[in-house]
Amino acid sequence: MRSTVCEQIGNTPQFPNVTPHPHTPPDPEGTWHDPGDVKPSRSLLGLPELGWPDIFQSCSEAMDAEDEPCLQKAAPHSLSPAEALGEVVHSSPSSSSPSLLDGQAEEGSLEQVQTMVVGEVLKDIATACKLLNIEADPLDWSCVHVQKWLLWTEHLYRLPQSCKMFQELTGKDLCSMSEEDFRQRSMQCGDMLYAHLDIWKSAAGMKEGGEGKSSGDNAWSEVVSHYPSQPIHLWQFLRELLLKPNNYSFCIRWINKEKGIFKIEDSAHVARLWGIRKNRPAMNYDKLSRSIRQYYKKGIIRKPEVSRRLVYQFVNPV
DNA sequence: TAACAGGATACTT
DNA sequence: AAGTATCCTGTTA
Repeated sequence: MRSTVCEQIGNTPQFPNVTPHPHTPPDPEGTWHDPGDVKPSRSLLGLPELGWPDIFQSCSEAMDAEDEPCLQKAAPHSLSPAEALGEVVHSSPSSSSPSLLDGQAEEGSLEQVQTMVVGEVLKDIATACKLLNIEADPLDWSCVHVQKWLLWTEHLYRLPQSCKMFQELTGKDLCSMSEEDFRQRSMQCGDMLYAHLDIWKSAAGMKEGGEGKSSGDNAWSEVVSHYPSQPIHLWQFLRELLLKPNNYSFCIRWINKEKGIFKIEDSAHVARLWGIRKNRPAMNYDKLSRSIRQYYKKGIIRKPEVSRRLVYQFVNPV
């Protein structure tokens, strides 16, 4: 039979602290149907170790570096973006302004900050949607989507693992749960998960209600424009990463953009991103590179004239 | 030792 | 059938 998911993930050389789990049952499909089975242990640092060693963390760090700082900065016990988003989405104009004494200028700049925050939150949601390949509206989530979202959120906020407590739940189920329901399923972080889900619900709500107004609408159109990418091709995915140098240049970057020559700086990381995108937990660079090589014959990607390790070239650069 | 090349086959859409 | 995903043997830097 085949090797287990954990063996394969454990084989990636980048995470010496992540020990493979010999007792993990084999996963013939290699699909991500039950993240809870994949890696139940926790590291010495107290960080949860799941099926995706530290992809989420390094991803969000990368996002944090440039244009998507909002979610990262919102530590579990500090001001959460839900509040800022909630302000804009739920409250009426008359009640949202705390001070009636500070003239228009104060109010104006406060609003500016709020819309900025909303924009950042929506961008983060869009990025997460793209990375996880899920809808932005929690109501549309299947059980698998719910698990993906949980994994993502737990890694983002360094929360202990509680996916198992939310198995068999669809997005609709999740949305209909109260904060108390969340706490019952997860004593430690149910409230955090509830609050975070509330952000997503609010963001989705902005689409229907006209509450989002100007900036919200712009941000939302950016969100929706991102996720109708169902069957994505590997070459498209690579190009997507290359077009977001702020986020991904540490793992893949152009050597010569005009000629379409690029270098994979962190093969294991790119492979894991691809695995997340395609819902293939056992993806690695060996298999990803095999798929790239299939492009040689098709004339989509090739090796540059002077062949170098981890350097490829799009045959038709944009 | 990791990257590379490509054949064979299974799987998903 | 197209596009991988997986597995494999052998080669190269």
